[in-house]
Amino acid sequence: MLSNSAKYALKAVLYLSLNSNEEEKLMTKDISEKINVPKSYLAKILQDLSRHGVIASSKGPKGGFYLHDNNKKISLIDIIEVIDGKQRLSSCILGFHECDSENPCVLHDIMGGANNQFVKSLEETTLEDLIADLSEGSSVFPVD
Amino acid sequence: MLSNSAKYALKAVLYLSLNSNEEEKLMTKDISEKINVPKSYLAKILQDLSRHGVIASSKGPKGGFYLHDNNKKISLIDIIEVIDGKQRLSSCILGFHECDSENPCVLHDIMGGANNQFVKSLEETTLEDLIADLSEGSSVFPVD
DNA sequence: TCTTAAATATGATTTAAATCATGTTTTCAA
DNA sequence: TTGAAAACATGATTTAAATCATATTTAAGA
Ligand code: FES
Ligand code: FES
Repeated sequence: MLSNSAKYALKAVLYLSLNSNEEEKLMTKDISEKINVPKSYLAKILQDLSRHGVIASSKGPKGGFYLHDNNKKISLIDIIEVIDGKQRLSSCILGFHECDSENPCVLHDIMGGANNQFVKSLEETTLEDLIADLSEGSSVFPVD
Repeated sequence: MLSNSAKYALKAVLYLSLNSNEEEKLMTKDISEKINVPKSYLAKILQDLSRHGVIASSKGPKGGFYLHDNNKKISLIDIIEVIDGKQRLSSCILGFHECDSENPCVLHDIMGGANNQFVKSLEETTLEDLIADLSEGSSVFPVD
């Protein structure tokens, strides 16, 4: 469904959204230790996200990764698509085409359209929304 | 979510349930062509399923794979677990532990518990149920 | 200006999944 | 009783994802 890389990206961006801003940037090393993802692997992912404008970065001493406020208005699907592309998420669970309620495979009903539903939620949910959930304590941010 | 192998297994067993019985066994080659899965890869999967009693087989000329009636009463999860094991399906989408509504990760709500729901459906749905769906024409059996 | 700390770019290595290949055993039928 | 047709068992190869490593660029600060 989601690649490992995409999961890592979500965790990293979420961590950034909670712990960084223009004045307090974070280095790859710090993030990787906190969210428990191999450092140089995460580096590659962060650079990808940065190149696509999903997160911000600056080089040199005192540099690092951080989020602008408008970065927090981004929806989750945008993070995922940078890493996994558009195809992966919307494909049928039996993998024969795009998941499509008009032309459901034999497992589609069992999924209860969960596939489509999930994608829709990813489109509609922003980082800010998640942050709100977390501060309400209604969910937990996993690091392991 | 599901491995490729598990998808192949589902397709193959479903194909068997529609096209085989004690008198009409099917060879790997025939199945693989019909459901569009590499022959020797599928062979390995079918042998796995057979060894675990999910499907039946007989060797030699006129041999092949087939399903007994009671094989059709098996639930989908049993097919999947032979191939993927028990862990994979029930793990959190962020992959940090078992998906658990009592201890939801930050994406769990967005999933709408779809993870758990899906597993539950797989436990409750038998091959016979799928066959019924297909004959009603309410869903389609994908081969590509 | 020079050193150093950071991201960036690029490519190599490792690992696991998917796929291929081939010899062995069983059983049918002539 | 024997040849061929099938599953069965095992291992090799390929491929893609995950991971590691390292040289380059940029910018802060002494
Ligand atoms: S069409 Fe297969 S899961 Fe939707
Ligand atoms: S706990 Fe993460 S998806 Fe359920």
